[in-house]
Amino acid sequence: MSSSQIRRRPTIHDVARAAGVSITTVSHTLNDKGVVATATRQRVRDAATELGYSPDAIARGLRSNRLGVLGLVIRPLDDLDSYQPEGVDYFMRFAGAAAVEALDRGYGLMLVRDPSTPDAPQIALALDGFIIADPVASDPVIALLNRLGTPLVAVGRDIERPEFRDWVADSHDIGSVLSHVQEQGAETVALVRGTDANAWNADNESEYRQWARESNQTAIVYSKDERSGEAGGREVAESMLNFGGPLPDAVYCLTGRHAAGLQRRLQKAGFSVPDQVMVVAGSDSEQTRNSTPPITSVDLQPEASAKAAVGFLLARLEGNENGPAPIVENKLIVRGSTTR
Amino acid sequence: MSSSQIRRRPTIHDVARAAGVSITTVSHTLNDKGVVATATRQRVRDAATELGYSPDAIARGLRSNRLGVLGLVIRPLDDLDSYQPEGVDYFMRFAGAAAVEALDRGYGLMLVRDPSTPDAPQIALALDGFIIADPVASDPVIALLNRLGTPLVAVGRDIERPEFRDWVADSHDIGSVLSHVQEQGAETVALVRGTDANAWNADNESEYRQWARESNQTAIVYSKDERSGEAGGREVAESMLNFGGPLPDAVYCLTGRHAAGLQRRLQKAGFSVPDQVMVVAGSDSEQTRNSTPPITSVDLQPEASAKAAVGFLLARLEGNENGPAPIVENKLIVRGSTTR
DNA sequence: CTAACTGACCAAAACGTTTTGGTCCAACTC
DNA sequence: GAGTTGGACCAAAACGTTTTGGTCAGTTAG
Repeated sequence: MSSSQIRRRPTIHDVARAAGVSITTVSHTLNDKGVVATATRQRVRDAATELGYSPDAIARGLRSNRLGVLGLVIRPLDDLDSYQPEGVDYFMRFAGAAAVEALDRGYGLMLVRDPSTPDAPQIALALDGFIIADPVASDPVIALLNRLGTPLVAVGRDIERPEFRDWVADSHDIGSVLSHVQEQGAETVALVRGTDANAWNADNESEYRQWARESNQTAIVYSKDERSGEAGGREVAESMLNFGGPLPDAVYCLTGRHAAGLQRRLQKAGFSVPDQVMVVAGSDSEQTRNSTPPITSVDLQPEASAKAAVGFLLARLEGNENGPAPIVENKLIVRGSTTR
Repeated sequence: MSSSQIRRRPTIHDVARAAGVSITTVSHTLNDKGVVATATRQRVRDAATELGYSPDAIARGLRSNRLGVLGLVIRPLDDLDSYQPEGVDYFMRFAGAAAVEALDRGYGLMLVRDPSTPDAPQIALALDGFIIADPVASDPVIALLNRLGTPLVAVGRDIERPEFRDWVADSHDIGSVLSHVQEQGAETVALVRGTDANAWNADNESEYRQWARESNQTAIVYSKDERSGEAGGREVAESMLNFGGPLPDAVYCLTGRHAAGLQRRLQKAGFSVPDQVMVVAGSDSEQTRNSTPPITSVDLQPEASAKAAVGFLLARLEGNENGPAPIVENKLIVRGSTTR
């Protein structure tokens, strides 16, 4: 206990001395690089384990420009002034799964905020690669990283950057949602989208409009700020009620919180779900699972997306440029809000 | 666009050349270290911004043994089998809040797995400090880090390591829970605890028993495996019903999932909550928020704990050894399950 | 007038690796 | 037997900083 309390980690020099070779030989042995005689190799290995040597990641990073850490930028979280993820479990699940997957593949994962801002930690620029979840239009983070030559992979596309291809897509077949409610007897379906300028909103709206055209429906689209949460859903419901005409047979809200608020408000106005109006959410969350009745939702499978994004990025980092961008299959979870 | 696509980041040498000084002077200027003439200082600053220079965190880390990154080890997550994120949002919120707080203070935060295992990323050993959330008894991670001399801070104590003091506590004043239900008219209160041998269960039980003694109640304690979830709560409710005697006026379940299952079962048996029996949870969660009626719970404030842990660790890192371990005040969130 | 100090600056060492460009010797090739 | 090959190893450079230990004027103290 009293002996040199702060004991230096053994370095490659210590191993070299112990094995009676040069540090070059140690490095080559441990990295399977050069040609080293089998006996020597063994001697070095023994010395290394004996001393409890493990290479210093920083020194290695300096020399070989490879830190072993990935950066994760969750774009919607850059905006939130007060970080209140309560009920927004998509990103937390994504981050957790990404961290675990990175760890399983021998990398660390660092959550960083927009590294293009000056107060971002310096280390961000030294990371091996980045995952950008839900990039905004013409995302400056993508621009910065491209300029630096840092490999990156997005989850969801940058709608203003069509030439950028390295993004993990989800199957987002709104078709399965719409055909499900049709099967259950709904004819007119309204869409409630968010206001962020991202692919999620844009693509869902355009696919919805196409579906409406094809099935001879009038498209009904409401836009409401994602951050408004359940209150926002309530307000949309009130617009629908005030509109005077008949309610649509089903309402498809892209966020779970809008869906929950909207459903509750419609019920309060005397409409029964799912008999008079069905409700579907485009993103499963705490609110959809726990509403009464529980709300049918699309499970975006954050764990699968995270895994795919990490794998895709690492493939790039480790040289196999060839892999195509992965597509994660969404899954429709049918619940009481749409089953008559 | 066609010009040298991969352009090297400017180094301290480039700045020195541009300003016509030595790299020493640049370093001193940028770190406010040595004595540099005001004019020179300005010239260096200008050159640095002109070139868009920012120091390489890795090189700096190598030289000064300070990476600017904190490690976060969430112990329950090391055990992947029991990693059930759905409905367990405490740790994800904790991790997110810790990352944001670290970023706000100029550090990065890396989520790592048990760094004492051989497959952990090397970089883990180079981090500046660690936060260990919910250490296990005699935690080997704490042992390893202490051996390496790496500063660390825990959230929750290591029950087998009484001499270890650097942990963030929560106020866990079960008293406020009990006096709240008393104010609402409850006289007899039962406790439902978990079976894990940790401080959380042990401390709550002993405080509950003391309260029972002081208010002349018979202590009623049920133990149920934490992992049994809502089903476990249901089973506890059934034991209560089968017992034959009158139900307690209130039931305090330490986990939110037990509380939700128990409440639902009691309601199904015809008891009204809160009029005939109140339900309280010791840990707020998705289930407590979304039960009908919503269940009064103790909010463990993961955001506040994370902030406290980061602050505590940084105080240690930056030299002010003096600070006492912080205590995070829990907050009782009163909901329908206890308001008559 | 000399010694000591101070302000302004710099060259070089150090941090712990990986990689480059060797040397040396034994074993082949012609 | 001269030339070539290749196995086994190593010294030194390089990565981009921070820090140490200077030098060199100019100024002040004795």
